[in-house]
Amino acid sequence: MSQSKEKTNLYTTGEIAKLCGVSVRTVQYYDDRGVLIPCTLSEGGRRLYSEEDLGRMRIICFLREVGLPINSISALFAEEKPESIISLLLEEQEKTLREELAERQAKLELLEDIRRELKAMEYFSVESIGDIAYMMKQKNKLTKIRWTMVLTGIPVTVLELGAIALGIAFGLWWTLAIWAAVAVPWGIAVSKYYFSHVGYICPQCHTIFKPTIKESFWAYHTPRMRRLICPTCGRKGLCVEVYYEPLRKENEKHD
Amino acid sequence: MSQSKEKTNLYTTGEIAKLCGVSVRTVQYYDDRGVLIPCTLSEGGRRLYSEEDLGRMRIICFLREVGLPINSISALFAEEKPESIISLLLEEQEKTLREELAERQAKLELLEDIRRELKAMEYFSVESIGDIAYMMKQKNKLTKIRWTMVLTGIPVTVLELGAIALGIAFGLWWTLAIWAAVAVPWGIAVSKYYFSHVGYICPQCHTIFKPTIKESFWAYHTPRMRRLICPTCGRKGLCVEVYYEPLRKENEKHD
DNA sequence: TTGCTCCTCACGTCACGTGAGGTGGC
DNA sequence: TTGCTCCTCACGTCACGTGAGGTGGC
Repeated sequence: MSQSKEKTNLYTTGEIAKLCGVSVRTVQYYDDRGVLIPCTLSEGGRRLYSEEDLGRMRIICFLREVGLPINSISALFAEEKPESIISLLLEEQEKTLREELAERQAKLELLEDIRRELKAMEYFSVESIGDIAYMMKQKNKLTKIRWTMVLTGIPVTVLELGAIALGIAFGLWWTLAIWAAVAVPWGIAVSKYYFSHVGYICPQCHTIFKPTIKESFWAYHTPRMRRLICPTCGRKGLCVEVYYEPLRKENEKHD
Repeated sequence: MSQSKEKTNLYTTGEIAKLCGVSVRTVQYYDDRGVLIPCTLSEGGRRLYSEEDLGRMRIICFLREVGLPINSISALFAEEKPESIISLLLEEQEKTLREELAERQAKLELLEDIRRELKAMEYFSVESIGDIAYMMKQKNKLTKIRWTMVLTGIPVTVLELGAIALGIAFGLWWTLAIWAAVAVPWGIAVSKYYFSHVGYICPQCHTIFKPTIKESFWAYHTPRMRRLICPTCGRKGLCVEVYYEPLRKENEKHD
């Protein structure tokens, strides 16, 4: 954009740089890349820019501020009808920026999860990061298994409530016996299923192990952890529960 | 993280890569950078990784996922007490990510402003980008000037309302004469001030010009534009109003 | 003549991707 | 023996920053 009062004087590299808030090197680089070639050179080979060049530089700097790559800017100026593609370029750039935003956002959330987990640990080492990584990755699977348990539990609970209701209302307490006949095998089956799909991470030696069902069943636990003895290092203490697939054949490759 | 059932077998580069979801080249690169050096080499010079190496690789990959640079990861492992600096590293990384987010956000907003302005233009060229850039940069200054006008107008308006009130209540209509005696010079002063601080961008030749006050004052206008004749190219039409400093001496440098 | 500006190489950045040309291992 | 994997260079990426060593221009 020229200022109407200005004469058609020439600018040096440094002047252009200062006027546009960039380094001299940047101005030189734009010449190398061919986006902004000075209209003249001095006798000594110094770059001289016209008013028009300054306007173009201002446009380039503005487009660079929104993150448009130099190639795109060059392409824009190279076009006979720049107006036709400018909207497309800007639209693409907007998409790119949104993707980059989403990416950082995801990283940030992951980072916050890690920091939260680390804070929650009574003691941790670098290997704990590996444990956390494993936990995060298998989190969905674990949640799924827990939901499966809850859902299969619903009919059993309904049966129980029905039996109690019949007992209270009509004294038909034998219905509770039916409930028990269903509930006990269900409980055993569900426990087997559950414990065959989970493992525990030892916070000391960082191995994942599968205790026996008996051991698991009676151990003190919270929703996320269980007090167990690690078979590898012998440590007894709270271990985080994670999804861990049923044992496979020895020679089978894990993906 | 090792799996307790696994024997201490060795992994090849490709296996490590597959298990961690990265390329072979990445595994090799981590060796070059010294973050993950294979525990042994085969007779033929191929990299062989232990179970422990795999665990370390998993940690590295997880930390890379949150964007930690390899230098930081190296530093982390090099520390005798990694736990002491891990929280700091993660905190720093969180800051970095937040900064990057803010940066993209700013670019995105700028981009949306450009696209909105371009859409609003009845016809545009590449140079219109320069006009928009100028508008955006001077937007704050223009807003400030407009507010200044509004604020100095308040006492005048109060005076007017007071005069009218006195006129209605007590028939003291001469107070309106006092108001007029203040309001007219105020209007002239304010107009002068205002028009000396704004300019208009010609959408055809992209120069900024300052019309005479008389010309400006009576021209058709909207809150953002005014119908004027460009002194450079002679075009008559709506021109966007922008902040434009009062004329300075010819030899004075503009920053 | 003295500062200051500007010039041209040319390397460095960051985490790999992508060949090229050659070999190990089942 | 044949595929397949893996090896080591080594260049390319992106927009400059940062010297080095030399010169133009007031």
